[in-house]
Amino acid sequence: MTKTKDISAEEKILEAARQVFENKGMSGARMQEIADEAKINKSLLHYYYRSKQKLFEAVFKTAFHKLAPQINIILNSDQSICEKIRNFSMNYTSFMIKHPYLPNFILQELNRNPAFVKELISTKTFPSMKNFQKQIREAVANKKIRKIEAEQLFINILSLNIFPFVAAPLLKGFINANDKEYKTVLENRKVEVAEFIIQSIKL
Amino acid sequence: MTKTKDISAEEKILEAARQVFENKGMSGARMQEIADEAKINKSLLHYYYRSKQKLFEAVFKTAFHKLAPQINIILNSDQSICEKIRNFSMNYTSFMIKHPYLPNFILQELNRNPAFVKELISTKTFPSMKNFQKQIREAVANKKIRKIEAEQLFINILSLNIFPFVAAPLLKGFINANDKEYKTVLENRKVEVAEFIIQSIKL
DNA sequence: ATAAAGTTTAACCAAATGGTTAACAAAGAT
DNA sequence: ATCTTTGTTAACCATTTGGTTAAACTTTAT
Repeated sequence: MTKTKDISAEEKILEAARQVFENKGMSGARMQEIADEAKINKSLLHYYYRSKQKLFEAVFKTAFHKLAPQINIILNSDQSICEKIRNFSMNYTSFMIKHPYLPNFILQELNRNPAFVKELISTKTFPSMKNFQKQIREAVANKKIRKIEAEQLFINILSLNIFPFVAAPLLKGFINANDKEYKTVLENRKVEVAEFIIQSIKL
Repeated sequence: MTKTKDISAEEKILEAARQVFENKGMSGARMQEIADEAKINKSLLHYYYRSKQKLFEAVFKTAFHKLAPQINIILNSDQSICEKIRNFSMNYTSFMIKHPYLPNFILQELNRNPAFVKELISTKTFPSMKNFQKQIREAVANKKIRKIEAEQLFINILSLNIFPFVAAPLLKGFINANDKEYKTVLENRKVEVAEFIIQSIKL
């Protein structure tokens, strides 16, 4: 008998919960819906994760820990500034096309509960600006790039790469694109955005 | 007797609903909480707006119609490209500092129900890309700016201006800023962002 | 003054929802 | 074999929640 049970119940729950939470958010998600999606009894949810809140936190942390390494490409790697910008724009957009609900999910829940950021910061994997700040200051001092604050540049890089996913429905409306056309627009951004940024910090 | 009732109940409800919906979203908001916030009986909510859904839609449409005119600065005004970029970055950021929850609220609910965009598009006030597209194509043809698609530039402008509000809690964490410091960062962006964009489309 | 229309409230209600319990089944341990 | 631990389920429960009803109060029209 081929058992559908190569994956444990616990894993099925986490995957189902991810799907439902990402689509509906914490308050919109229903425990019954997660159970149905995982094809198990609702009580099992409480057996493995004691409450909705706990289950949610498990999903959220998993999601966040998928994104943090991406950010670290910019903040903590020994590439040149241009390399960082090109690599990040390429990698991040590729990654997001595969997980389009992730950024919206994370931003939404952090807005709902801003204090939650504090918890994340204490994590070892939470990215720090220090190295990046040093790199930018040196590049500015050595006249490699125009004068710009590291924080502002960092925000610009994230904005240009993440926003098109968070605001996808709205932007689709504005530029009057269907799903397929919009995906093409996003594909083009993989290089477009990097050049846009590099152009703007040139001397 | 000084009556607290210069504002009608209906207006009090809408204002209270705005506050609660913007903070908690459609599914997180509670009718009782809205009633308490407006200091009226819960039944009155149903008297003026028949259901939670209807009340939500009223709030949402009001919110959206506050933003649409801002977008039209870029898309439909007879300013030069640089003027548009500078004015929009200035106005939009000023406006958002006063209504920081607006963009997140709108994006969240559009993600929850993407079909809702269709309804908005039929609105007369919904911005169209046409004029802007023409302006950019001409500027590119006349070698005023480097080659760039109008859609990509448009997305870039919105990303750089809106994302810092949508992602505020996260960005505060990354750049290690408290509320006051972050507000300064945003203030600086009013001009910083415009120059960033203009620099990147120069020939 | 009185009727009619509009506004506001307290008391209710049915459905949905997160969570618990207790019984049952499967798998290891002795 | 039997005992113990782990996994799974159906039935149940208390609370929350959006929504209704009917009565009372206020304003406006006649």
